[in-house]
Amino acid sequence: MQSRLLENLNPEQLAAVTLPRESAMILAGAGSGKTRVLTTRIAWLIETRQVNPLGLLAVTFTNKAAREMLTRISAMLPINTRGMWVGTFHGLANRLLRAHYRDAGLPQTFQIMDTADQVALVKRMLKANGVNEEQFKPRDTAWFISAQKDAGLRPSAVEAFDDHSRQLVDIYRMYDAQCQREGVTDFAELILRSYELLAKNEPIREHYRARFAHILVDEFQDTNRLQFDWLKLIAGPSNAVMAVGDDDQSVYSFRGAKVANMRDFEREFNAHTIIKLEQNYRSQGNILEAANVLIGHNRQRLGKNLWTSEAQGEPIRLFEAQSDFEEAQFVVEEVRELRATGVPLTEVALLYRSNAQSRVLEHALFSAGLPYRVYGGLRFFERQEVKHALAYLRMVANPEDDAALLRVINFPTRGIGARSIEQLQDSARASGASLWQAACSRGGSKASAPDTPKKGIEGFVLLIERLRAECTGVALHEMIEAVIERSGLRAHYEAEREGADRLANLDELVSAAAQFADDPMRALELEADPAFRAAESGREQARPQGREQEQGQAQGQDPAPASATQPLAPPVDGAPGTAADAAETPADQMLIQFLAHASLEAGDNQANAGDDALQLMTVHSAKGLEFHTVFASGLEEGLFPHENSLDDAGGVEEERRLMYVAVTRARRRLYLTFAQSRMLHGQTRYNVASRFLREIPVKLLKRLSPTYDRGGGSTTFAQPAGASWRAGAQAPVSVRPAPKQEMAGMPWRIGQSVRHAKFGTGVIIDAEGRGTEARVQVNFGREGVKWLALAYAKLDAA
DNA sequence: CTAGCTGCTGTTTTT
DNA sequence: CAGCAGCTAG
Repeated sequence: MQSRLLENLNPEQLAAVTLPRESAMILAGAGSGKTRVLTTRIAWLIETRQVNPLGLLAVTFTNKAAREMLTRISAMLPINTRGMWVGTFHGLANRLLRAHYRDAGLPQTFQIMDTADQVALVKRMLKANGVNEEQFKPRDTAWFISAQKDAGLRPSAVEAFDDHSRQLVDIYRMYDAQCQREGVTDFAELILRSYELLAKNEPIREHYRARFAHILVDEFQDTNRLQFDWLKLIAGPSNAVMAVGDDDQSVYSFRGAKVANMRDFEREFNAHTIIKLEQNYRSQGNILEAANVLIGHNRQRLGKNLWTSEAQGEPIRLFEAQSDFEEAQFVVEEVRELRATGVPLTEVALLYRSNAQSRVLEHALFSAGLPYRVYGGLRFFERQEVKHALAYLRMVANPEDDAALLRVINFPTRGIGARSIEQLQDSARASGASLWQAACSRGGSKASAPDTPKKGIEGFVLLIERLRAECTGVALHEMIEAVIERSGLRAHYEAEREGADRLANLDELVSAAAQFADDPMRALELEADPAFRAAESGREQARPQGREQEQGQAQGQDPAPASATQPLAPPVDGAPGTAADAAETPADQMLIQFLAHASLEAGDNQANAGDDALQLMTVHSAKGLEFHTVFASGLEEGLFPHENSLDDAGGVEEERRLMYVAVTRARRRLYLTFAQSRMLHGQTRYNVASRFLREIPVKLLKRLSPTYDRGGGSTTFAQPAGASWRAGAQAPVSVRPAPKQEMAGMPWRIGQSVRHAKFGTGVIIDAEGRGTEARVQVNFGREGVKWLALAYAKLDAA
C-alpha cells in the first residue's frame, strides 16, 4: 500500500521517512522540512503497523516542539496521542521517575526546582556552611553543579585538581544530600536520576527497551553528554534511534550541548545510514547563498550545502547607522514601508544577539506607534506572586520542602524575622530534620487553641496544617483558591498599590489549574499508560491494578537498601507522619502533576498570537522559526560575535552558527544592520562592523544609505582585496568632512572610522593632546584597542 | 521589620 | 542604564 503520507516528499525525505528499523542520522539543514520528516516517519511507522503508538519514544528539547509534533501526528492519523511518549527529555524523565519513584529513591511527592530555586538553595547552603560568597558565587556554583550532572558526573566522579574545585565538589555533595532531604530535584537531576534508575534496575530497563522499538530525537546537535548516554541506555543494543539534527545550528554549547555527539552517534549507536536533507524550502537564493558562504568559514562541520529551487530574490540589504538610535530609526522606517506593502507585522522579525539591545528598538517602535512583541523575559510560572502561591501548594504536597517553606514563611509578613528563621535553621540542622519539623516542634502545633489567630512560627504552622486539611480531597483549583485566600496573598496584593496585575495572575493561576485538571490528555497521561502497571508489577508482583492501592507501602520506609544499591540516592529518611510520601487520592496526584507541570513548562513567553505585531527576540529564541522579513541588528564586533565568546575555543564558530541561524530565518527579505556607536551599560561604545558582514559576498548585498543623512562621516570595513560593497552600490560617500570640532590640532573625532596600514579599520574611541602630542585611541575590533600617536601613525579616513 | 539607599555587575536559554 | 543584593536607618 502506498500511503498518502508519503506524497510530496523529496527523495531524501522519503528515504528518511521509510528507513528500515535501524539507527540513522538525518542531517537536516535549516528549512529542509525536518519536523515534517520526523512526524511523517512516526505516522508512517504507525500506519504501516510497524509499531504501535505506545511503542515509540520521541524526544525534543522544548515543550513547544513536543506539542507541535503531537499536533501534526494527530492531523495525519486518526489516533489518540494520549499516552504516547512524545515529550522533552525532562518531561519524559519526570514521567519515568514518577512511575518508579521508589526505585529511584525519591518521595512520591518530589518537586522540581527551576533555576532560580536551585540558585536559592545553593545560596542557602553556602551561607549555612560559612563559605566565602566572594569565592563561591551561588549562581556560578549552581552552574557548576548542573554542568557536572549534565556530564553525568556525581560528586564522587568529579575530578578535582585544586583546592577550589575540591571545595566545589564538596558543595556539590552537600547540595545533593540537601535535595534528597527535602525531596526536591533540579532539571539535570531528572535526567541523571532516571539514567541511574535504568542503569541499575535491570527489569525496568528491559521493560522500556522491550517497549520502545523506535526512538526519535529532534535537534540532536543540542544534546549534552548525559542525554546522549540516556538515549543510549534506553535504546540498548537493538532499538532503532533516528537522530535528526544540524551541526550548523548548534548554538547551545554554553549550556552543555555537544555537537560532537553527532559524530559519536554513528559509532556508538551503530548507525550506518546518514541522510542529508539539503533542499531548502524556506529562503530565496541570495539569502541561502549568503548563509552557505558564511557557514563555510567554519572548520568544524559535518559538511552540507543547502540549495533551493527558488529564484535569487531580493538582494540582502545592508545598513550602517551612526548610532544604535539611528539603527532603530531605520528599522522603523523600513517596517512602515513593509507594512504599507501588505506584509503582516507578525511576519517581520527583529533579531539581536543579546536582550539588552531590545531597549532602543522598543523605544523607537513605541514612539512610532508600531505594535511589537518582545519574546523572552519572565514567564507566567516565574512571576513572584505565582511562585508564592505555588510554594504554599508545595507545602501542602510536601512540607519537608525547605525552599518552599522559606519562600512563604514570612510572606505575607507574619512577624517572622531573619533571626527566628536562623534559629529554625539551626535547630533543624542540629537534629537533621527539615525546617518544617523544626517549626512544628517549636510552634507546638498540637496544643493550639483553635481560632486564636496566631502570629509567628506557630501561626505559620497552623496555617499550613489548616491548608493541608482543607485541601484534602478537593479539586485542584479549589486548593489554589484556598491557598490564595488563607495565606493572605490576596489580601496582601489587594492592599498593594500596584497589586492589580498580580491579583490577575493569581486568578489566572486558578483558571490554569482548572484547565489543567480538565485536560484529559494530561490528567490521564499516567493512568492511561499500561507500561506503568506492567513495569511496576514487574517489581512488585500481583499488585492490584489501581494505583490508589499504593498507600500501604507509601507510608513505609523505602525497602531498597539504599546504601548498597543506590550510593547516590541516600534513603528517604522517613520522617514518618509528615506525609511526604502520601499522595493518595486522585486530587493529590493531580496536585503533584500540576506542580511538575509548572516547573517543566514555565509558560509561554510568546503572547497571544493573532495580534499584528512585530516580533522582537534574540537570535537564540528565533531558532526554529521563520519570517517573511528578518532584521538582524547590532552586527558589530564585540556584540555579534560577542566579545565574551572570543576567548574560548570554538567560540567564534558558535557565534558564526548563530549568525547562520539568524540569516536562515528569512524567507524573502533580509536586513543586516550595524551601528558605529552604541549605548552599553550606560556608556557609549564605538564598534567596528562584524566580521560576519565581511564574510558575505558583496554581490549579494545592497547597501542602503540613510535618507536623513546628517552629514556625518561614514565608515566602512575592510573587504578583502577587491571591491568593498560600497563600491558596487551607491555613489561613494564623500570623504569625511574637515574636522569641525572644538580642539584645533586634533584632526579626528571620537566615533570616526579610520584605517591603519597594519591594524585595518577601526573606530576612534578616545582622543587627547594636540599637535605633536596628539594621540587617539582606536578600537580595531579583532586587532584590539590601541593608542596611536598621530605624529607617527598614519591614519586615513575610512 | 521594612523602606530606602548605595554599590556592583552586567551573553545567549530550556527544562 | 537598570536591576538586584545587601546594608543602614527608622
